Amino acid sequence: MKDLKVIFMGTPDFAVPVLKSLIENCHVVLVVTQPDKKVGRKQELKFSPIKEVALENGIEVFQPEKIRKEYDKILNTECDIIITCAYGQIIPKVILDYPRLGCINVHASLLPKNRGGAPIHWCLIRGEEKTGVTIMYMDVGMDDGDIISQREYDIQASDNVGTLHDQLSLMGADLLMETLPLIVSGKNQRIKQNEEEVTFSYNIKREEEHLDFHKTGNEIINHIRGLNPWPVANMLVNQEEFKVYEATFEKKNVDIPGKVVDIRKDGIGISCLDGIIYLTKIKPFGKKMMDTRDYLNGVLKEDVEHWIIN
RNA sequence: CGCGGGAUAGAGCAGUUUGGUAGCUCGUCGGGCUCAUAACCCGGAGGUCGUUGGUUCAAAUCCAUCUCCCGCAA
Repeated sequence: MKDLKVIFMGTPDFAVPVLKSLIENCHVVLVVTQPDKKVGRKQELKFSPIKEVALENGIEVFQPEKIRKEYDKILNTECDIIITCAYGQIIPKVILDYPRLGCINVHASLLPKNRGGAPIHWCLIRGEEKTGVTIMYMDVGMDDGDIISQREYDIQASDNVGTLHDQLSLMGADLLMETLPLIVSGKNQRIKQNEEEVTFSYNIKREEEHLDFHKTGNEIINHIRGLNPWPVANMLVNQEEFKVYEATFEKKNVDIPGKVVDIRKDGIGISCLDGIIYLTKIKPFGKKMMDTRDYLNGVLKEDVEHWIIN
C-alpha cells in the first residue's frame, strides 16, 4: 500500500489518527482542510489540527474557502483514492467521481444512524447503548453512501463526548487500515443504507445546550454527558450562566422541578421530573470549572438554597 | 481597539466603596473522642494579596501600567 496515492480531506482532532496512519502506510500526496480561522478573544489565526500534522510531515496543504467552486487543485493532483474524515464541507460530485478507487469517508456512527456533523453528541444525548464507526463510499447527500465496513462500540455509563471521541477516532483509523487493502484489491463489500433506519445528528444549536429540569433524570444526565467536554450543558442561575460538566441522579418523589432541594458536601441537588439531579462539577460565571465541593466552600448555603434557576 | 467576568495560603471565597495587625470554609500535619468513621473536639504549619510604577506616615484597598485566566459574540 506504500505506493497508494491518497488525497486526505479532514479538519478537527477526530481526523488526526486517520491521517497519521495514512501517512504511515500510504503515500499522502495532498491534504485538504478548512481555511485558518480566527479563534478566541484575541482573534488569532489558528491552523486546523489536520494542517498541523500535514506541515509536520511536509505534505502540501490546500485550504479552499468553498470546495464546491475551488477544486481544480485536486483534479490536477494525481491520486488513486480520496479519503475524508470530518472535513466540514459538502464535496461536489466532480471530485467524488475523480479518483479511480473512489471517495471514502470515515464516520463516527453506525450508519444509517446518526448521519450528520455531531454523531457522538447525539448518540449520548439520546441514550443509545451502542455506537461505532463506519467506512463508506461518499455520495452527493449527507452521509448517505454505501457502507463498506463497520465496527461497534458499547457505550459505557462513564463515557462522555471526550472519551467517546477519542475511542472512536482511534477505532476509525484502525478500521480504515483494515478495510483499505480490500478496497484496493476490489474485494470489499458494498451495502446500501437502509433508508427506514436513518436518524440525523445535526450540529448542536446554542439553545440545545440549555438544561431542562422538567425532563426525567436519565434524560438530563445523558444531556449533560452528551455535551461534556464540549460545548457543555448550561443553566441560568440568578440570570448568570452556569455550566454543568457532571452530575448524578437519584430517583425520588419530588414536587416542583427546577428547585434546589438538597445540598450535600459534594453536590447541589435540583429537583427534576422524577428525582434529584446532583450537580457535581460546574463552572460558575466568570470562574473556572470546579468541583461543586470547592464551590460550596466559598459560598453561603442560604444563597444556593435561594437560587432562581431558568 | 467587539461586550463582560476574574487573579488574596494547596482548593473555593470574604475583605477593596470609607487606606491602619491577613480572615472564612475546606484540605493538610499533630493530638483527642469513638467499636469505628468521610462525624465531632483541640492545636499547628502554610500568603512578597497577579506584574511594575505612583500617591501616602501607612496600600490587598486609591491612581496608572502590563501580564495571565474565563464566558459571550464572531
